[in-house]
Amino acid sequence: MTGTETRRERQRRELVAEIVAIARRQLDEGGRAAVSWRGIAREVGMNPASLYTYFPSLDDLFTALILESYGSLATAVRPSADEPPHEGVAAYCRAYLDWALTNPSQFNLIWTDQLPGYEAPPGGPTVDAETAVIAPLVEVIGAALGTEASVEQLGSVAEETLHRYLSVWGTLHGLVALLVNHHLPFVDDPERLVVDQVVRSVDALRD
Amino acid sequence: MTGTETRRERQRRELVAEIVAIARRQLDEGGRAAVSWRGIAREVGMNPASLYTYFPSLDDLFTALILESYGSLATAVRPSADEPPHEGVAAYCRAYLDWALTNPSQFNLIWTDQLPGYEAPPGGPTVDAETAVIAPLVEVIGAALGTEASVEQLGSVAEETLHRYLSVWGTLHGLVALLVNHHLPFVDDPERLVVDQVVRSVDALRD
DNA sequence: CATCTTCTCCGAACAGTGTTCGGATAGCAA
DNA sequence: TTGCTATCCGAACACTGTTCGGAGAAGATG
Repeated sequence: MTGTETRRERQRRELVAEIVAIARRQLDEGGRAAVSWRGIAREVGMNPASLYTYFPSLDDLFTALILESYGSLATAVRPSADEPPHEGVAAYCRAYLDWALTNPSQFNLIWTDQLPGYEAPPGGPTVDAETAVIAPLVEVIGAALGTEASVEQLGSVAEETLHRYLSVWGTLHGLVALLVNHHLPFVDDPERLVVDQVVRSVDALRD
Repeated sequence: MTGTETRRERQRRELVAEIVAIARRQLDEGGRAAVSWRGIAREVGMNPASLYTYFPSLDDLFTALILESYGSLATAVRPSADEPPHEGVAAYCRAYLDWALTNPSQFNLIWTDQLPGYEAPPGGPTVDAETAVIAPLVEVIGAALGTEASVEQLGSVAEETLHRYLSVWGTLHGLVALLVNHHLPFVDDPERLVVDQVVRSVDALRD
């Protein structure tokens, strides 16, 4: 019986979800600085000290927020089954860009370090979450090139091949990052810029 | 006579420079959260309230910091006269990457928005500072293609041409951003990754 | 049922932050 | 020397994250 859940366990699970949801809304509305321990406590109607029952510190709440954002992005870029395979790269680019423009604070939270010198633990959950975001991209690139690539194979492939796949991701990520952070205000059609140029960079991978 | 500078003016200029220098060191050592108004006041041996004589608020100190970082990067990527012209793109990539890896906090401060919804004023100094960083890149790309491009011409050129130049910047910026923020820990030689792939993306611009 | 343990929650407190205000003092121009 | 202004300080305000001790409820054990 896995369905046996005591009353306290259910309330705990619901409250944790509510705390994360409030924090995510605060993040979306006012950036990282707007996520406040005491502000969350006020919204859930509890004493600030009581929140330590659910998260050891504010940083732990942020890691939960990071993991949730990774999952949200991974879901957004997951290819739909009814999509034409040769449109895979373009579809991935559109999903990546749209998610970033819709959730700019989460985008920067995921990809930009806040503490200098911090490195994610090698076996940690953030690397898995990041892999879930990148794996679909590797597959659609492989499909576009007709080579059936997967993210696991990429670990034992020639360095040049790895670098070429990374350059595609770099092009996509770089353009999206510049767009999200308002460094290309003169671009009229961001989607066309990103899709066309990334598709072109994939085509350039053929020898 | 422009050299006439009263004693107060000199002290003010020196103190402003000292404040910015301390803030930059705090930023480099502990990230944005480590830049503290009261901490600066302690270091210069003054009351926190006295600093408001020199900066209206902490945000204004950060804009000064941003402008200084832009200038530092612009100086780093400025091509040296004795460099072979056909190596221009590679040299720019190396400078961009080295500066970013040496000053990760400043890199993220410049390129990543901290407040959602904030947009730089159109005629503001940050756009000029950003232009000073990008102009050399446009020139070395033009030199590599043999078309003598400049950043002023880029405003009135075909959209497709503009997008192709932006894709080069996007590739460079994206790879560097991923490297700076520890998202490519498995890459052995970051410099080769960045230089080779960006040079390849420039070569792919030829029809 | 009663007992015992663990979880939950609170109030108070501590150290820290950015910022404002009133007043004292020094530099500078008239 | 007389004014004006820039500078600087101390005190205060409204916040922040975090720790601690205690009170009470929930769950498990007898």
